[in-house]
Amino acid sequence: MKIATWNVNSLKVRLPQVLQWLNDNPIDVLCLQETKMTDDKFPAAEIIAAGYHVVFTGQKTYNGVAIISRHPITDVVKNNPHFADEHQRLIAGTIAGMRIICAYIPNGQSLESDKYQYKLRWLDGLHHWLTLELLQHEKLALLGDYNIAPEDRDVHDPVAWEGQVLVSAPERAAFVKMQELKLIDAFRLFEQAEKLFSWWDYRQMGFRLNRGLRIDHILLTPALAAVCTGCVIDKIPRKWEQPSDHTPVIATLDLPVLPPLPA
DNA sequence: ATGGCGGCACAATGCCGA
Repeated sequence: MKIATWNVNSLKVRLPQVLQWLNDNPIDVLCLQETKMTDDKFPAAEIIAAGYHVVFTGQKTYNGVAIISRHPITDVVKNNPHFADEHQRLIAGTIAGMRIICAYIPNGQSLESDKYQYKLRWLDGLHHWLTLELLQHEKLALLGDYNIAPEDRDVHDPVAWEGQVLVSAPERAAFVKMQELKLIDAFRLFEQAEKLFSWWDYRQMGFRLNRGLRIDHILLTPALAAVCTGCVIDKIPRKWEQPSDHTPVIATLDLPVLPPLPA
């Protein structure tokens, strides 16, 4: 069982890459962020034709999330029931006995911005909802673009980034607060090389110079962490023509995989 | 100090992302 997250920065542009990547990789569940399209424009038919189930909630220009799955998706929730939000940033579903939550956490823009206050409120609302979801679901995974680099080792140049949005103390505290719910960063369950990131700026050869951040994460409850056998960042799609600025993160879970439903 | 790149829109410049 492999679950993954990828901020695609426009699914309209990146759909061929998503289908190519799913074809190249045995992925059971893929959470997408920044689809940037309303539901009437969502390419559900193409994804279903490729053999997947899909649920989504989107809006024009910004935000938008989706879950693509080889297995049926039930009990779908769009947005946080306990946080009024204009943005489409959250979708959850139950897949193969796991609660899968796909999140596009706000960027925050800068510490002086109203968007930063919104980010912190949004994280508070997420925490509240997570506490309730965790009461009901022993096997839960929160996958997405967190827009938080949890530690200095997740930042290419911690000195240059010190105190900036994505690494500021309040944002990191919100991440720690999720860890205090016993949600475990799958990536850090394993020994990893230095300087592994999931996002690189398009500008100034960010990717080639490996000036990146690790801001896309897969958090697991203890029941899933106990069966997690690996977590990797797949840099390959970042090397493709016209890439997203993010690249996928994949966690492998030693769980029985249901056979796919007949088409 | 600014913009760099890329995607998008009541587009032809301005916004947002991270």
